[in-house]
Amino acid sequence: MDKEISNFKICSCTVIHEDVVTRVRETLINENHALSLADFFKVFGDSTRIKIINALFSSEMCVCDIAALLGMTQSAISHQLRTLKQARLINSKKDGKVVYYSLDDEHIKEIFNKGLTHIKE
Amino acid sequence: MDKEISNFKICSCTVIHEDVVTRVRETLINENHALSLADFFKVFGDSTRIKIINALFSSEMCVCDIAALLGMTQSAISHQLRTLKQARLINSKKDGKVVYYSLDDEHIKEIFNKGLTHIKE
DNA sequence: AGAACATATGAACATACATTCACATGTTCA
DNA sequence: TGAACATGTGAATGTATGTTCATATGTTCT
Repeated sequence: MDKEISNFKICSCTVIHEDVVTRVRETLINENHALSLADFFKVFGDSTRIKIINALFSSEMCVCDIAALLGMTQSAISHQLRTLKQARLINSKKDGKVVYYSLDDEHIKEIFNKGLTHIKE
Repeated sequence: MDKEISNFKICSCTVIHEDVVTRVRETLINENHALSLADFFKVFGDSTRIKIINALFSSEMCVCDIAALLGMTQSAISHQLRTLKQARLINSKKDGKVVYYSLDDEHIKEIFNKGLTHIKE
């Protein structure tokens, strides 16, 4: 509602530092990139997926192994692996009935470890 | 239900690689760390917070400035800043009525940029 | 003190999402 | 071919969460 009144009242408050806002706006990430990036980090935002990612640091594994390791159902793990794969965090390779999952790249490990450093400090 | 039957049937499927599971279990992240880490990344998992973090790369800003910059209400921004602060991603400093928010450390920038690299590849 | 204003916050609401359940798919092996 | 089994998946459900709205708090200035 306030938005319609003037350019100087966008929300309930006045823009205090117009020069700063103008300058920052030029370097601001665009909407699509912000959404993609949020979606990417969202994948790390669940403890089950964190454990799966961490487990795959040590070895590639099949769905049953991961389910057993984490004490969860095959279905729950399968759903999460799908999420991880869609975000290109993991790869899969099929061998008969069994599907082996592994980390996509070292990149993921770096992000994981930087997060770990932050929470431990 | 299957869990009660035997150690070899934890979910609906049999553990295929018992040696792998046993070995990986030893290096597995513990429950509390997994939860903390997930909570930490969860904070990056929203496009509004992504934009706020990105904006603070350029300059510290007050709540009104950020609200104006992103075209959102002061209340919505204030709620998100609280989330960011609780996760220790940002700091605040008060100057009269105005509260200035800034990034906590360069660390956050690194994680952000690594994520950006991933989605752009 | 009282008006103006920047910020914080609690409740409500709508939406997103993790897990479960039931079942489908696809492969192996007898 | 049919039984056994690893995996995938859609619907349902409970819970988490982002935004809005109304209002509270705290500071400045007259």
